[in-house]
Amino acid sequence: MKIATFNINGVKARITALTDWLTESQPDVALLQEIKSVDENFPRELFEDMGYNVETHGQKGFNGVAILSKYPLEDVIRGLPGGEGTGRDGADDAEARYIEATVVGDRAVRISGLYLPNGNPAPGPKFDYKLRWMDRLRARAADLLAAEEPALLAGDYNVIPQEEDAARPDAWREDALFRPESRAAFRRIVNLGFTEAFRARTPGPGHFTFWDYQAGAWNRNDGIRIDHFLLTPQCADLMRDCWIESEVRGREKPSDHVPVWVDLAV
DNA sequence: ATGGTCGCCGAGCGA
Repeated sequence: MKIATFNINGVKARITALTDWLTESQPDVALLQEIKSVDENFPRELFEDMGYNVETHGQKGFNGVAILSKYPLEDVIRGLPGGEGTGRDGADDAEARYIEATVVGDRAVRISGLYLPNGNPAPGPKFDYKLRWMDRLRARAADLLAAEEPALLAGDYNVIPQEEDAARPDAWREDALFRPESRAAFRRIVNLGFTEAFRARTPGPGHFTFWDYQAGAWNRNDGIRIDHFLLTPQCADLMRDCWIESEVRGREKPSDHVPVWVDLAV
């Protein structure tokens, strides 16, 4: 089972790039972030016609997450548990940044797609919100670990874990994506007992998942690695591979992020 | 040093 995470930066603007990618790369499951669409306007029929089951958790203008799956999806949760605001459809999150479901293949895998708050400018209220959101994510991650079943949490974490995950770490030193508090909060989640899938397979610098639209970042390979997969031990046992599909960034009308993949022996 | 780019929508905000 091949599972990808992809921050698409607007589903409407990415129809061609997204359907081309799905056709060529054939993920069994795609976790999408920043759909920037309400559920009613998400082009679900387009993906259903390609053989995907579709679950969305959208909002107007910003954020929004979705799951496309060739296998059935069950027990969908919209919104990160423990939220501070009142979202739509009973979700307790004012911002649509989290969706979770069980993929029913030969074996069930619990999957979470997340779009973690950016947190800039830092310090400030947006940074505080990011750190509180990460606390809540840690609580949910701990619950998933306790189930002792194959589960993963994937998406745009908006965290650069290490120096080697930025082409120019000094340029990010004061940024919410690289501040010590953000990196520590990320480590606190990983250190509960998760496997950070990409780093379990590929050490060393020069591996990025995001290149800014500005200042020719892609052409200069001035990137950062902020899209991650965290696997429970039972899920890590199943991992065959994990890779970044960086060439997608060089295509027509691309997102500023690229897909990251895991292949599970399921 | 500044602005440099996108996408949401149709003015700025968020990234």
